[in-house]
Amino acid sequence: MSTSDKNKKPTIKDVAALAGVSAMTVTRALQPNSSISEKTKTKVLWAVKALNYKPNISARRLSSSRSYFVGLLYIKPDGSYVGEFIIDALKASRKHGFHLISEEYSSSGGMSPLYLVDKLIEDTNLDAVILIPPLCDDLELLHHLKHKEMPFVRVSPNVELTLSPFVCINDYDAAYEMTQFLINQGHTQIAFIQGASSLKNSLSRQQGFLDAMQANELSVPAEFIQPGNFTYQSGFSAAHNLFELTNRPTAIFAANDDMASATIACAHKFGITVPDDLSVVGFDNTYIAKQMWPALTTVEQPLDLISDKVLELIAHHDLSSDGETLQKFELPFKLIERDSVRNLKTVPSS
Amino acid sequence: MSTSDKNKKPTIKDVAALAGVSAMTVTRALQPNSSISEKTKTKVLWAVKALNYKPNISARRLSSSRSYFVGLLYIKPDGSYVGEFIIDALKASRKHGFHLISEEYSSSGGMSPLYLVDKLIEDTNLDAVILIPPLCDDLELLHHLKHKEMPFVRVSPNVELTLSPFVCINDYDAAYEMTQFLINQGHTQIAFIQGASSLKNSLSRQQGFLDAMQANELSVPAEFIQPGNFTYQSGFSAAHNLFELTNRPTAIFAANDDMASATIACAHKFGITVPDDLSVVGFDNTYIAKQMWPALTTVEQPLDLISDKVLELIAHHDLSSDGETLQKFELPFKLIERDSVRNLKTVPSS
DNA sequence: CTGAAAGCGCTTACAG
DNA sequence: CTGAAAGCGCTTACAG
Repeated sequence: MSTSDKNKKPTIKDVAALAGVSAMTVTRALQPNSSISEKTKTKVLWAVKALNYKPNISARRLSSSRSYFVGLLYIKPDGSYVGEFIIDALKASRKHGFHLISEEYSSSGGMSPLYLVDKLIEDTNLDAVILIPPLCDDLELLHHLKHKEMPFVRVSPNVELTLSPFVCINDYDAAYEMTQFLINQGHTQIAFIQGASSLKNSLSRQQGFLDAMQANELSVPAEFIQPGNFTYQSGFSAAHNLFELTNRPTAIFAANDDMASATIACAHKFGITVPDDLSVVGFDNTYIAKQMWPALTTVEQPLDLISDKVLELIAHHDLSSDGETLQKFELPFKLIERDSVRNLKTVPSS
Repeated sequence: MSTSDKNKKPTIKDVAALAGVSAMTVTRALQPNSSISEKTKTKVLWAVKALNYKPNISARRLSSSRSYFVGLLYIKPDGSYVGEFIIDALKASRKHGFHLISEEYSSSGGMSPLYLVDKLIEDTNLDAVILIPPLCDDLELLHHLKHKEMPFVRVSPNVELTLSPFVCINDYDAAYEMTQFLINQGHTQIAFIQGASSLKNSLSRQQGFLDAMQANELSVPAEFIQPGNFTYQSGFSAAHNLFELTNRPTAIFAANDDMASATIACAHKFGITVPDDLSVVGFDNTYIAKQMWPALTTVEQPLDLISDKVLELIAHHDLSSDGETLQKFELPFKLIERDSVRNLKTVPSS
C-alpha cells in the first residue's frame, strides 16, 4: 500500500486537460490581474476545484521571479507573544502557499542586525517581510527596508503609519470596553498602568480607559495613572506605588498581561487578595494570563486572523505604499473573562 | 542598485565548472553514501566552499523523491514550550535545508487527528515527523506512523524507547544536581512535587532527587513526596498539601516550572514569602520562569541543540529503527540560578 | 567511479 | 485573450 502511486497529485497539465485549455491559461486563471476572459477563467477554476489542484510551490518558485518566501523578523522573545504569533503565521503561510522564515533581529558574530537582514534577503530572496511589535516601530529598520524597496507588512505598529500596510485591532475600543466591564461590575475606583509612553497604542488604550470613565462620570485621581513600559518590572513598581496609596483602587487595568501579572504578584506581596480585595485586568491574552493565579481577565487579539490577513496582503501583492495613504486593516478583539475580577454588586463568595 | 544581478547565486553548474567535473558528480559529493572517489569529493567540496554554494531546495525538491519537508506535530499549547521549541526548530530546519511544517494534532471538522495526519503526509509528502512532549508518548500515533513506515524522531519520550531515535537530556542527573544545589545552600527539609506518574522522565527526576538526598544522608518523609501531573492545577494542590503540614519543608522541588509557579502562587496565598520562608525550584526554564516573582531557579534544556540534533538525524537519513536497539542522544542541561532559593548558610538579607 | 540526457511542475518571454 | 517553446536548478535512471 504505502503511498498510493495511482492518486498522484494533479498537476497543471491535468487541470489544463480537464478544462480544455493550455497550461499557460491555467497559470493565468490563478494569477490576479492577468488578461483572461471571465469565461475561461470560470472554466479553469472549476477544473481546479474538481481536481482539488494545489500548485507546487517548489516548481513555482523555481520558474518565477517570486520566491514565495516571506520573512518574519522578531526580537528575542521575553514573553510568549512571539512564539504564539509564529505558530499562527506558519499556519497562514502554508494556507497561502508561502514558506515562513523567521529570524531573530539581532547582531551576531560582530555583524549588525541590519547587515544580517540584508544577508537574509539576499540568501532567500524574500518576497516580503512581516514586522511584529516592537520591531514594527524600529525606525532604522523601517527606513532601511523602504530604501531597499523590500515590501513589508506590519502588525499593530505605532509609528509612521503610512509607510506600509498594517493590521491591528482597535486598542481604544478594547480598552473602553474593558473599562466599561469593570464599571458594570460595580467598580468606581479604577487605576491604570500605562504602556510605553512613546507608543500610539499605549495612548489609545489609556484614552479608551479615560473616556469610558468620563462617560460614566467617574473621576480618575492623578496618582491612579501609573507609568509603565509593558515589562514585568515596570508593572511591579507601578503596582507598588498604587498599593502604598492611602486610598487604594478596587480595580487595576494594566495595559498588558505582563504588567497585570506583575500587579498580581505584587498584590500577593502586600497581602492583598485578588480578586477579593482587588480586581486586576490585562491586555493581550498571552499564555501567562492562563497560567497565573487567579487566571487573568484580559483582551484577546485574534492572532490567527491577523496572520491570515497579513499573508493575504502578501499573496495578493497589496504591499505597495505611496507613503501617504493609510492602509489599515482592523480586526475584531474579544474580552476574555476569567477569575481576576470581583463583581462588587454581589456578595463575595468567600 | 536593488538586487545586484551580477552576483547571482552560484548553481551546481558553477561548482561543476570550477571543480572540473559534471553536475552529477557535484550531486554525488553532496549526498551521503554515494559512490565517489575521495579525491574528486575533496575537489568538489572545495569548489562548493569557494563559491559558497547552497543547493536550491526548490529545485532539489522538484526533481527528487524526497520532499525536504519535515512535520512537527504538537498538541494545543497551554504553556510556552511549544512556541519556544518551534522557534528553534525553524532555525535548525533552515540550516539543514528543510522546511518545517508544524501542525496541531487535533480533530477538526469532524475528522480524527490521525486522519488529518495522514492527509498532511499525503499533501506535503513529509520526509519525517518530529514528535515533542507529550505527543511523543501517544501510543496510537506512534504505532500509526510506524505502520505507515513514516520515519520520526522524538524529543524526550518516555515510552517505547526503541521505536525511534530520540534526543533528550539526562533527567536523573539534572534532578540530582538540582537537589545537591539545594543541599549545598543548607536545605535539609526538601519536598518534591511529582510529574505525571506514568512518564519515565517524571520517575527519573524523582529518583535523582531521592538519590541525592540519600547520598547526603538526608531523610525524606513520605508526606514530602506529593503527586502531581505537570499542570499548574496539580502543582497548586500539591503545594497546598505541603503547606498544611505541621513541619513544612524549607525547600520545594517541583518536577516542572508550571508546578513550581503554582507553588509560589500558593505560597503567596498562605502568606509564605519566597525565598525568605521557602525556596522553590522548577524544571524546564520556560518563559514563565522569568516572568514570575521571584524569578525561578530551574533546569534549562538546550532546545536549540535539541532541534539541531533532530534535524541532523533527519538530514542524514539516520531514522531507521529495528525496534530493538536504543538510539538515544543525550544533550547537556544547565542549572539556571535565579531568585527563588535562599541560602540558609548566610544571614537573610531582609 | 563518472557523465549525458531527460524530466520534475511550473512561469517567463515571445508570438499570434 | 490564448498557446508553444524554453528554461529555472536540481536528481533520477541509464550507460560506460
